[in-house]
This record gives sequence, C-alpha cells and structure tokens, in this order.
Amino acid sequence: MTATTAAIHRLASEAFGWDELRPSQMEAVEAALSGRDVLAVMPTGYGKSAVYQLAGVLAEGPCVVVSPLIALQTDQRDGLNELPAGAGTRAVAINSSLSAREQERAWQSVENGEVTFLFLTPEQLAKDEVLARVRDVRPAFLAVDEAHCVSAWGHDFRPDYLRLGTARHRMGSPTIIALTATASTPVRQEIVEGLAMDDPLVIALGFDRPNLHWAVERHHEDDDKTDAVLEQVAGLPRPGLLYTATRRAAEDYAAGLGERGLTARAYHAGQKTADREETLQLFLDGDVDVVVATSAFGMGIDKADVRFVVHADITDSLDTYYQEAGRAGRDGQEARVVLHYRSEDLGLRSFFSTHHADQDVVTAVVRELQRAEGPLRLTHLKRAVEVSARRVTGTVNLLQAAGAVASSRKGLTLVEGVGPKTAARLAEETAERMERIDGSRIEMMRGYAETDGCRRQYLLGYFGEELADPCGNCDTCDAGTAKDLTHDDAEFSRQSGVVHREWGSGLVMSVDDDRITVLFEEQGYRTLSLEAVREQGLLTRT
DNA sequence: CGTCGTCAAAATATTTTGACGACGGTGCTATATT
Repeated sequence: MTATTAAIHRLASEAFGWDELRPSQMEAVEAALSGRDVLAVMPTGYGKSAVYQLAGVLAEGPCVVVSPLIALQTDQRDGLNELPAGAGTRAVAINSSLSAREQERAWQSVENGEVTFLFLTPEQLAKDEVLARVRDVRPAFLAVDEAHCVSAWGHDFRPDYLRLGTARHRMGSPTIIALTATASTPVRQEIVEGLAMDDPLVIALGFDRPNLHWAVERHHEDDDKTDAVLEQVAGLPRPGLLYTATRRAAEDYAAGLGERGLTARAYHAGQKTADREETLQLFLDGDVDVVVATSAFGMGIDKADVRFVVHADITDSLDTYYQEAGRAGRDGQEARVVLHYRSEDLGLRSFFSTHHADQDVVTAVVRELQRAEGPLRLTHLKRAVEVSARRVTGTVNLLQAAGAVASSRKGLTLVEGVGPKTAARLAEETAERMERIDGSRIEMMRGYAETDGCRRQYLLGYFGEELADPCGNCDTCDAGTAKDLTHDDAEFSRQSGVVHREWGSGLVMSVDDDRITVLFEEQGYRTLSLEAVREQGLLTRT
C-alpha cells in the first residue's frame, strides 16, 4: 500500500466514515491526485461523489465542482459542511440564489483559502470575472458532476456546458474529475471532448441491474395506451414513478390515478417551486404512491425503494431512458420497469431534437470575428451581437463543432479561409449531422421497443457491454420468445473499428445472427443486415 | 410529427365533422416590479 493509498483510506474512514472504499473509487482518486484526468461512470449510490471529495481534501488548492442544479449544489454543500470538524472541509456554493453581498462574502472566503469545495454552475463559469477569480485561487481540480449534461444539454438548452473545456484552460488547467451514472460510448466521447480532457482514465462500471424487470407494452390507439397505463400503474406495488413526455399528460395521468384511489402528484417545470418541493418531500417520505413527472424529475434524487418506473411515452434516447428507468429498485429488491410504446410517439421526439443553424447570428458572429485584430472573448461577442447570450453561445458552439471557429485560452478566432458563406454552410452541415445522430438515437429507442430479443441484452449492448445469455428477467425472456442478441462473429467483434463506403468510419456496437449495429461518426447508429454486409463487402475492418 | 382546441359549416335544430393553427422539455441568470 502506497503512502497515498493509506492516506486516502484514513481520510475516508476518519473524516467521512466510509470504512470500505471500492477499488474503482480508489483507482479514480489516485489517478486524479497524480494529475490525470478521470471520467468515472458509476451507478447512483455507488459513491461517485467520494471521488472528488477525497481527492479535493487531499490536494493543495480548492476543488471547483460544477453541478447543474442549485438544489443539488445546496444538498452537497450542506453534506460536506456537516462532516466532523476534523475533516477540515468547508464548502460554499456561489450562484444567483445569493445576494450580491452574500456572493462577495463567499468569494472572499474562497480567496482567503478557507474553502475546499466551491460549487458553481456552468453559467457562472461563463463569466470572465468568475473565471479570473477562480484562476487566482489555483484550483487543484475541476469536478464535473452529472457530466452527461455536457452531451445532453450543451448543444441547445444550456450551451455553457460546452464552454467548460475552454473555461478549464482559462482557470489554469486543473485536473478534471468528470462523474456520471449513465454514459454510452458517444456520450463519453462528447464529455471528453467537451471538457477538453487530456488522455483521461475512463472508469466505467457494469451497467447491469439484475433486480430490474424490463418490459415493453405496445399500443396502436392513444386512448388504449392511456387506459392501459392507468390500469397497470394502479395495480403495481408502490411507490413508483410514471414518466410522461408533456406537462399536460403528467397532470392528466395524475388526475386519472387520483380517480382510481391512488395518491398521485404531478411534477413538471411549469409548477411553482413550492409545489415541486412539496411533491419531492412527500415522495421521499413515502407519503405519495406515484409521482407523475416529465423529465424535470429525478436528477440527484436518491430514493431506494422505488418499486416501478413506468414510461407512458418513449424518451429521446436509451441514455435518457436508462437514467429514468434506473431510478427503480436501488435497494436491490425486485422492481418493474415498463415502457408503453406507440410508434407515433417518436414524432414528438423528432420535434424536440431539431437543430438548426441560426444564419443571421452565424453571419453576425463571423463578421465580428473578421473585424477583430486578434482573438475575441465570447463575452465580447455576446455584447456585440444583438440576440440573447444563449443564442450567441449556441451559435459559437456550433461553429466550433463545424470547424469554422477555433477556441483557445486567448479567445475565439476564425479558422483561416472561412468567411460568412463558408461558415454558414459548415454550420448548416453540422446541424444536419447532429440531427442525423439524434435521429439515430431515437431509432435505437425504437429498436429497443420493437426488438424480439432479450431487452437486457439490447440495453447493455447499447452501453457497450455484453451479456452472454438472455437474462431471464424481461418480458421477451418471460414469453420465451427472446432471441439471443449476442453472437460471436469471426469477422466483426464488438467495439472494433470499421469503415463503410458511404458512411465513413464507425464502431461496432453489437452483432447478432443476422444484424450488425455500428455507431458511425457522421451518421450515428445504423443497423445493417450481415448478409448484405458480407455479399456487398459494405464494411472493412480498421 | 402528432394532438388538442377552436370555430365554422354541415347534418338536423343539438350534435357531428372537418379544417386550421398552435403547441410540445429540461434551468440558470439578470432585471424589473410587488
């Protein structure tokens, strides 16, 4: 045992009260302390936070923690501040819930060296002043909690997530500790790229949750689906979660369950904060049978005894689905996971995942960059271009992804030879590529819903894992119809590289008797018939 | 892309049908108004 390992164990036990650290937690903490970037994909409840907490206490300099929700930051901050004084930790969260004076006081305690953990949102780190203050306290780590948000939210909803890579360098390039519970191969890649991680150690634990029973119910008519969902939810062991695609559906189902004698409450972002907090508290206390929610519900919520997660509508990807469904059965006891599927529901998902280049903003941004003598700060562009800051950031992200704009510590520059016209074309092509990839993720969702095979094999395959035999704990296995979705193919093995004549290079995700699914860089997921692949020589190994 | 609400016309004097348009999810932050 090295001195570091011993110190980590001692700290874990004496200050945090954890007597056993798992090997992967230890590996992650040691790597981070040695200065190597770490991406840890670990299930909720496994002790992801311990990784940055232990590393943060042991290192010189504070640990900046990026977390997406203020409520989450508050919980984590309070948890750290309740540790015994011997831990020597102090945590603060600086965000818009603090008054200007409170913010200033918190900054001063950071600058006086009193703070070990500084919680910030990505939006805070988009401000030059915040970055400068962070840089001046020489942080040892930039921990990014719920790191899948980089991929899920960075492109549209919260574009500052995709600026964290630049922010990292501007704050003196601290070591990155990225943490998430769910991340398929392309999501991991986007996290690594979006955070500008340097040769990271990727630790991904097994995804399988043997106590969850997976099932899909297929419907043709909308009304029939509604009835089936209500009837099923009313009959399942409680408590549970019912996810819907819209706020309205959440309200309607909650009312429908109420009529059937259940205590059900809707939860979505259109409600007052106080109502949402009350629902959450009732749920955590076990005083409500079912929470009917949109995707607003769930992040950071750790309730062990959720007996079912039913989806009344499909989600935009299996990443999201697994994340939401995975909130069932964290106590290890049997739990049910059901997806109610109508192919028509895919339409709403396509609507939500449209990307498009904002041509006027593209032109304005490019003109401004052309006019500049040297690199420009994003802050400058936000002032110079007369649309919302968010749209400017989103457009810059797109231009950067398109290879039209380069970002360095000094700021943003136009790539040589790029003018407004080229930039517009590149941006449009990139937006189209993103839509293709999002569309292919929806198709993988369809694939899960429509598969004849073992659901668990399909799911684990999506996350790059293999389950040797059908699981025996899903609907197709129960019905005896499950086709084994794994196959030893002499030519193509999982996670190996291939090239397609038209679609370019990709990664083999799964191979079964007659089909092969490949994740192409430009096209997203594509499933091909093995027969066609062989006869026409469609794929070449790389 | 699909669903829902509105409104007018049609089939019959109140309900049915069709056309059309609007809307659909996730949160932080800054700023103005109580």
